[in-house]
Amino acid sequence: MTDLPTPRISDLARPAPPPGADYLEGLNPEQRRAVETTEGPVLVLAGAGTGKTRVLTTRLAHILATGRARPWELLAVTFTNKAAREMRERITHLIGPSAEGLRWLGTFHSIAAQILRRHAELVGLKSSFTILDTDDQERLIKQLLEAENIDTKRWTPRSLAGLIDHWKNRGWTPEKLPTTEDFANGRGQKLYAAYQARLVTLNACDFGDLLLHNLTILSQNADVAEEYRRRFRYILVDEYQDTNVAQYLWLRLLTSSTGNVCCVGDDDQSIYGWRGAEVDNILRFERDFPGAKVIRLERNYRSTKHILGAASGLIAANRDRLGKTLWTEDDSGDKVKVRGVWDGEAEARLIADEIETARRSGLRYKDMSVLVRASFQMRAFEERLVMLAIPYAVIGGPRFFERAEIRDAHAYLRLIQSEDDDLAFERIVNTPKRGVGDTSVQKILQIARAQGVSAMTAVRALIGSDELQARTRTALSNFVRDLDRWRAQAQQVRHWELAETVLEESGYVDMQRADRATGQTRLDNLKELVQSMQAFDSLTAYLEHVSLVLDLDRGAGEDAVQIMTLHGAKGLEFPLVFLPGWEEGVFPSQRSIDEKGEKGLEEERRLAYVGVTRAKREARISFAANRQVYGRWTSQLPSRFVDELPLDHVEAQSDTGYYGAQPGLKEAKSRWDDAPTFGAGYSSPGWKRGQAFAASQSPRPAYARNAVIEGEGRLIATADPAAGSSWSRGDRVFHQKFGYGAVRAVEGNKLLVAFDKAGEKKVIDTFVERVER
DNA sequence: CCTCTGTAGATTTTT
DNA sequence: TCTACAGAGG
Repeated sequence: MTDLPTPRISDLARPAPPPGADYLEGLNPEQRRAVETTEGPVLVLAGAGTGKTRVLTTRLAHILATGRARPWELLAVTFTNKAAREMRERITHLIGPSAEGLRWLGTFHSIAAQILRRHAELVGLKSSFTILDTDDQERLIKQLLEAENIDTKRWTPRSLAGLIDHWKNRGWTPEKLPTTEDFANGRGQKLYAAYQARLVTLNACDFGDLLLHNLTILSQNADVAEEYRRRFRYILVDEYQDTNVAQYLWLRLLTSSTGNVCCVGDDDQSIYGWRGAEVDNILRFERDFPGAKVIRLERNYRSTKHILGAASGLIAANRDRLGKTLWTEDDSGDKVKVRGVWDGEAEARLIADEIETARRSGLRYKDMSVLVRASFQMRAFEERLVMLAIPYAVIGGPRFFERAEIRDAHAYLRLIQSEDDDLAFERIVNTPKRGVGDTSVQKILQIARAQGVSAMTAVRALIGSDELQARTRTALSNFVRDLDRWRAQAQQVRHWELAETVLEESGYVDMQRADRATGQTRLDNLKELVQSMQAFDSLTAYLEHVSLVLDLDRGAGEDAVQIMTLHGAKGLEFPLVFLPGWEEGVFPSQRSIDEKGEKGLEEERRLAYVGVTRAKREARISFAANRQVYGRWTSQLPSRFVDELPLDHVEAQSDTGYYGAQPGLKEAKSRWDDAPTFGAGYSSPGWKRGQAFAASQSPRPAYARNAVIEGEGRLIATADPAAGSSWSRGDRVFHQKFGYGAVRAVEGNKLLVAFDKAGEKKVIDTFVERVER
C-alpha cells in the first residue's frame, strides 16, 4: 500500500486568514449559514439558481482558511469532471495556490479509482489495473455469452452490460445478487461472476467496479476504512440527489453518522433515476444522519418572478419532495409564453424566427437555447437554422473519447505500454487490415487462454510454429516487429510523437485517408488527440487520465444558439430558453411512464422544472398538434405539464400566426382535443413538401451532417449571411454527401446545384468546396 | 474481405 | 421512415 501524502511544511506554516475574511461578504444569511455550519451532518437544499456552487466553494475555503482542516483532509465529491474542475478553479480564486493540495477533490469515480489503486490487491487486482470503457465491456461480455452458447441476438451483450452496471450501482456483487435478478433464464448470476473473474484475469475493472471494489475493501478491512475516516475530516458531496445506492454506501463507509458530512443537492432536480440515482438518498438524509441540520437556499438570483412562479407551480404537483419555495426580488420580465402550433416544422419555423428577432434586438445567439426532451427532436431545429444560416451548436452527443478512431489509437498505445492488454490486442491486431482474419484471432485467443498467457505471448510463440497459415504468420510477425520497434522508440521520443509515428507507420492514417466519407473528420480527431496528449507528462499519465478525467470542451465560446437535451442543460443558464415539444408521449416521455409509472412521471416533471429554471429572462414553451414520429404522422395532445403551469405566470400567446387564435390555455387545449383533423384519417400535409431544401429524411440531414464538427459542443453552422456571393452559374463544386456538381442558380447564400450523381439539390454555399473545372 | 440484403428498434448519459 | 448491424454470398 502506498503512503498517504504527508503534510508539507509550507502548508502547515501558512497563516490562517483573519476572521471575517472577505470571502464571506455578499453571502445571504442562508448561504452564510451553509458555509459556517461546518460540524456534524448538514444537508443543503439548494434550489436552482440559488448560488449553490458559490456556497460549496466558499464552504471549503472557509474550512481551510479557519484552519479546521488541511487541503488533503477534505473529501469533496462531484459527479462530473466539469463540476470538479469548476470547483477547484473557484477555490483557487478564493484562497490561492494552496487549493492545489486538495488532492481528494474529484468525481466519485476518480476518487474511488485513487483509493482502489492503493488497495487493489485486496480485491485481487494489481494497482496498475486498467479501466475499461463500455465498448470494451460489451466485447468482453459478448465473448462470455458466446462461450455459453447464448443467443446474442435475443440476449444482447449490451443488455447484460446494462444489467451488470445496474447491479453494481446498487452495490450487488455476484454473491450478493438477489435471486430475483436474472438474465438469460437463470444464468444471470453465473455470467456476472464469470465476467468479474475475467476482469480480474485481465487486471481490469469497469466503471461500476471502481465503487463496488471500494465497498468490498472498506467493509471487509476495518483498518483501511478507519484510516480514511480519520483522514477525511470534512466531506462534501455535490448533487446529492443524483447519488446511487453504491455511492451512498460508499459515503456511509467513509463517514460516521455524526461525522462532518455536508451534502448539497436539490430533490427537485433529480433527473437521473434511470441510471440508478436514488432520490430517496436525499429524501432520507435526516433519518440517515440523526441530528442533521437542513439548510434551504431559496433565494434565486437567476430568473424573474414569472419564470420561478411557473416552475414552482409545476413542481408542486410532485409528491416525493422535501419542499421549498424559490423567490426573487426581480419583479421584471414577461410571463412564460405557451404556444400551440400546427406541427413540428411550424414549431421550428416559429422558434427560428424568434431567434432572429431576439438577435436583432441585441441578444447574442449563445444567450439562446433550445432544450428538447430527446435528441430526435433536434433535427427539425437544425434544418430550420441551417436554412436561415443561423449558427448553432449541438451540445452533447457522441463523446470524443468514445469515438472508434480514438479508441483504436488508444489501443495501439496501450498495447505498446503493456503487452498483456488482450482487449487492446484484439481491437487493433487487424486494424488496419493486415490479413489476420477473425478465425486466426479467435485461435490466438483460444491458445492464449488455454496456456494462461497473454495474446501477444501466444502470437510470439505461434510465429515460429506451423499453426495458422504461413501468410497470417508473416503478417503477425510484421505486427510484432512493429510493436517492438515502437516500444523501443517510446523510450526515445515524447509520447505524443510516438502516437504520431504509430498512427502513421501502422497504416492507420492511410486507412482513414482512403475513406472519403468520414476519413477527414477522423484524421482531425486524431490530430486533436495528439494535441491533447501534450498536456500530460508521460504516456502512462495520459492513459491513466484518459479513461476517467478527460473531457474536451470543444466548440465552446462560439456565438451560436445552443441546442441540447434537457438533461444536458442541467446546471446551465440562458437569458432566453425555448422549450418545444411539450406534448403527451414526447414530454412526459411515454416510455418513462410505461416503465416507471408515477415515479417516472415525477422525474419527467422534475425535468420540466429543470428546463424552465434554466431561463434567466424568458422561457417560451410550445407544443404541436401533429408530429412525425418514426416517419408516421401522429396527432399530439398538449403535455399535462402545460396545464399544470399556474395561469398567473403564463400567457398563451395567440398571435403567432402559426395556428389560429388561442384565447386561453384551457381553450387551446380543448381545441386540440376536439379538432376533427387530428383523427386517425389524418395524413401528411402536402403543403410542406419541398419547403425544406433537401430530400434526406435521416435524423441528421446530410447537409447538416456535413457542417458538423464532431465532438462535444459541435459547432455546426457558421454560415455568414453577410458574405457576398462569389458563386456564379456553371461553377464546379464538391459536396461531402452529394459529390461533384455544377452550380445552376445562386440565391443569396443558397446554391442550386446539379450534382452529377445525386441530381439537383439546394445547398448552403459554405457546405460545398469549389473545385477546378 | 468486401458488398449486399434483411431486420430490429428507434430516451435521457456520466464515469 | 430510417439506420445500424449482422449474416450471407461473391
